[in-house]
Amino acid sequence: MLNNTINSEDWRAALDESGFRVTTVQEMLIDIFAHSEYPLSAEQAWDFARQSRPKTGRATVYRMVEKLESLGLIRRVHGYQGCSHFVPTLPDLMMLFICLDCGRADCLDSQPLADLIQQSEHSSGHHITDSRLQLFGACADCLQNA
Amino acid sequence: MLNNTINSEDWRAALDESGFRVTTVQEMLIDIFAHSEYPLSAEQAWDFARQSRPKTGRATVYRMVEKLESLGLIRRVHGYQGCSHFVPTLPDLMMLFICLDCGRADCLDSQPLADLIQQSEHSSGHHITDSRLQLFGACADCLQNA
DNA sequence: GGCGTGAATGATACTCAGTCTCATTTGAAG
DNA sequence: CTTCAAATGAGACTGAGTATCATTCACGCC
Repeated sequence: MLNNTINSEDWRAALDESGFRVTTVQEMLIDIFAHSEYPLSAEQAWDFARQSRPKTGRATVYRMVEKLESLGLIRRVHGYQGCSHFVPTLPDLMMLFICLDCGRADCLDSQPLADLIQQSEHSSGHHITDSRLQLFGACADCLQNA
Repeated sequence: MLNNTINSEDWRAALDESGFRVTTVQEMLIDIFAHSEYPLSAEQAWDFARQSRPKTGRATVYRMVEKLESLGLIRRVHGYQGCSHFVPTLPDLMMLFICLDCGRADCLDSQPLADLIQQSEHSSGHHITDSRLQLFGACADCLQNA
């Protein structure tokens, strides 16, 4: 991520608290997701996992992705072609920027969006419980190096 | 769609203009997408197509979805599980609401979002070229009937 | 109204991400 | 150390989406 750091210890603790056993395989997967600069698919995470631990099973990775997502620790990224990539969830993350050039993800301040959503709720009469805002374009770094 | 109507004639014209041959199969598929109240996957559209024309091929439907998407006439909906459903694109559509109860899609006024995006562009330094805002919750109708 | 041509189509084989199953392994608690 | 449920890995399976290719169709030309 461009603008933030993830503490994998926190993730470990979150898994622990939620009653799951935290294994060495899981710790490895936590590190992979927590430290990636780019949105990762389960398949990509599996590739990384097998680099340091060749016998890692595919199902294990998919199970872990599901677990991390259900705990809200990672979040699905909706790209142009598909939506099978994940990024670590930052506190109150609501706006996600994806650089179409270098692929990196960046999280932006979400308060204005929260306000906007509340406003829409009023004018439409719907009850809004969740939102996904994704922005696409060129990140500041890529603009500079162009 | 809850709040709008699509003119399938316009779609026909758009296909025509872009140099594609407009066949009867395509007209049928246009109608299917243009008049659906719900986001449709290619597979679902295929089912509908075969109801009125049993020999319709799967590849034909996928090709048409691709064509309609590339022309900007339909737009991918990003749901919780996947993103293989499509809705007709309305002029300047930027905010899409999906009812988690009945599944219908509704388009909301997008101007406030445009303002928000411009603001984010300034504060982050990124150049934003596209956006996807999706809201989830319960629509006004479902709230009333609950 | 018939042709001729290339684009569109349909049948089908294929791919590959993601799921399911089940026998084996692991690790926390006693 | 033993127990036992949870986690794992291997591999079969599924199904959405793609690729291929012979056939059909729509349109321009006569």
